[in-house]
Amino acid sequence: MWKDIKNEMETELRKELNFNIKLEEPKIKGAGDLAFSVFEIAKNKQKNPSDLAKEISSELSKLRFFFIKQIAAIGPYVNIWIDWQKVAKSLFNEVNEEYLKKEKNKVVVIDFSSPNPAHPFHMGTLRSTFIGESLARILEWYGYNVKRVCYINDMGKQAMTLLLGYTLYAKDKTPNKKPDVWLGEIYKKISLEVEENSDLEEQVFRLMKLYEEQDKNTFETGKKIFKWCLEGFNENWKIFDIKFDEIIFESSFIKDSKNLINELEKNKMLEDVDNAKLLKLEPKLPNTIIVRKDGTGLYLLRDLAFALWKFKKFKPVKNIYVVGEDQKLHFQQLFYTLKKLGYSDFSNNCYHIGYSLVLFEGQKMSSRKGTAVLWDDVFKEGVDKALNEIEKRWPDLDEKEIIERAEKISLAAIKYFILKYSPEKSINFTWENALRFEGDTGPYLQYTYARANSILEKSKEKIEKIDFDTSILTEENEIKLIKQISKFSSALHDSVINISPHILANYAFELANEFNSFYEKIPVLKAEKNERLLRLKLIDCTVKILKICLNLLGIPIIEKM
RNA sequence: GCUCCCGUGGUCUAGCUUGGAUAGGAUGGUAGCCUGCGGAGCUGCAGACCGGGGUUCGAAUCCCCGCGGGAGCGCCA
Repeated sequence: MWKDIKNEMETELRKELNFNIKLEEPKIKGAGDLAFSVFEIAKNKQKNPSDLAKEISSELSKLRFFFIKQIAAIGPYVNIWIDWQKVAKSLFNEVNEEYLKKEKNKVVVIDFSSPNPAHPFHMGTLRSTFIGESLARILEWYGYNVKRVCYINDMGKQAMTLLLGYTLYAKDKTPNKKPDVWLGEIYKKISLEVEENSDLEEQVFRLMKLYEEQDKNTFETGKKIFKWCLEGFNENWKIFDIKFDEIIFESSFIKDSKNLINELEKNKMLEDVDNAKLLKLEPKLPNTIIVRKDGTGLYLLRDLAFALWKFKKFKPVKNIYVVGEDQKLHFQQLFYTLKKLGYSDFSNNCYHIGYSLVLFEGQKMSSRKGTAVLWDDVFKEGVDKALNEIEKRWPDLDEKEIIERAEKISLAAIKYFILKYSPEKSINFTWENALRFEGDTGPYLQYTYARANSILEKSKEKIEKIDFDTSILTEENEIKLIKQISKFSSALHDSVINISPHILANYAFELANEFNSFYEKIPVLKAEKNERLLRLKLIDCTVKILKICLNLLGIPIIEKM
């Protein structure tokens, strides 16, 4: 709604003034809802800016715009006041479950989460997982046909190190706890030994070759333990309410990779160096080895094959990877190679959303050294903390309900903590920050939703089919809330354009903020009938939008908190 | 050595793409608000654009040079 008003107004102004106008929100109070400065026009016409602003304002005031209440100059600015009573009326009709769906049926592929089999979910994996799923939901809401893809690296050095560890320490044993965690412990042990002992490292490379050649014994044992990993990962994805369209192993592309080497050779993009194969990308990007001297392929080779598979299967308009920014060069090389192979259009629509590190107490985490903070531990800690709070507030609640709420609150705290930052910022994880329940947090959003919802429940009045008289909307807090509700369209749009959920996360918090101020000052259930119904409708809209936002962020809703 | 990213009150962060009025918010600090629709809340107060040049009528935003932090740079992923 907000976006429509702005666009419409900008178009009109362009017509009237014959100048490209960019409207923005005034930064000072009492200066209306939209404004633009006239410096450039003044310069062009050799006029004094303040005089010109007055002139333009009075010219524009003669025209009639449906949503505009007043246009007036303040210094060199033309300021526009919106008629929120009229906007409210349209807004009430607009806000529903299908609000704002566009871009029908175009396919977007999002590759995210993609945990390494050697590591249970830690805070780094979570960043990819939460950003990816939220993006998927946002793009879906916008109308795209989203394909969620998870890629399991079962051929790399880490995976083979794990396989070696399993065969040395735990051969034929089965996990006695959450399997990914069980295997993670094995990995931690073996990787330290491999680092010290070059014989062991050689064994890892030997396994790599055997696995790529699909040697029966090696391949079957590998598949067995990687399937266990998936069982563990699935438990997490279930908690996060994530369902992938494709969970695909790197080893599915062994054959395609061989063909790809031929194609690269044909395009004269390879060079033999010391028996290994070098992919030539200079001068644009650094060259890189793509096949080892023992003949086994590297990650980039299989990732190329994987990308082409996605291209052929889905024909996506966007192909998005949510992967750490440390792999930025890798993706540049990947996209550039695709272009050189003749997949220019596809390559131009590939995006790497590279997020920065998650630090722990200011330090880099390392799975190998065991300093990574695991999801399972963080979640548990969050649940305990939430349990305390709930028991204080709701002593009579039965245990099942308490635990269910505590889990939702813990999840909300952690998810929002990760999603609210723009991806290029590194996050400093501390127990205190990540599990906070006050201020700019997930639980605050849940709490706001619950108290808003509780008013609606108490009222029991039907407000669906009323033709509201919005002329009695006069309180400042009412207007501010309407304004914020109307901005949902902008927030969603910006999140889609920038491929980043943090914009929506921030919007949701601001909406909750506006609502809580409204809640504090404006009586609803005790107001006179007309005001009461109108305010209930306002709350109804808030609840609907907040619900959409929480859902798009993947934060569970709690009806009573 | 080269390339990329980041630098905003004590701490964390939005704004930077597309320059515009008194830089928005959180947290911590501080002073208040529960006979009231849920105090996981609300309302005051104090506190910030890394430094130096440049472009411009105008720079947190664009350009250059520094400084600080992070990431990457042929057989890890």
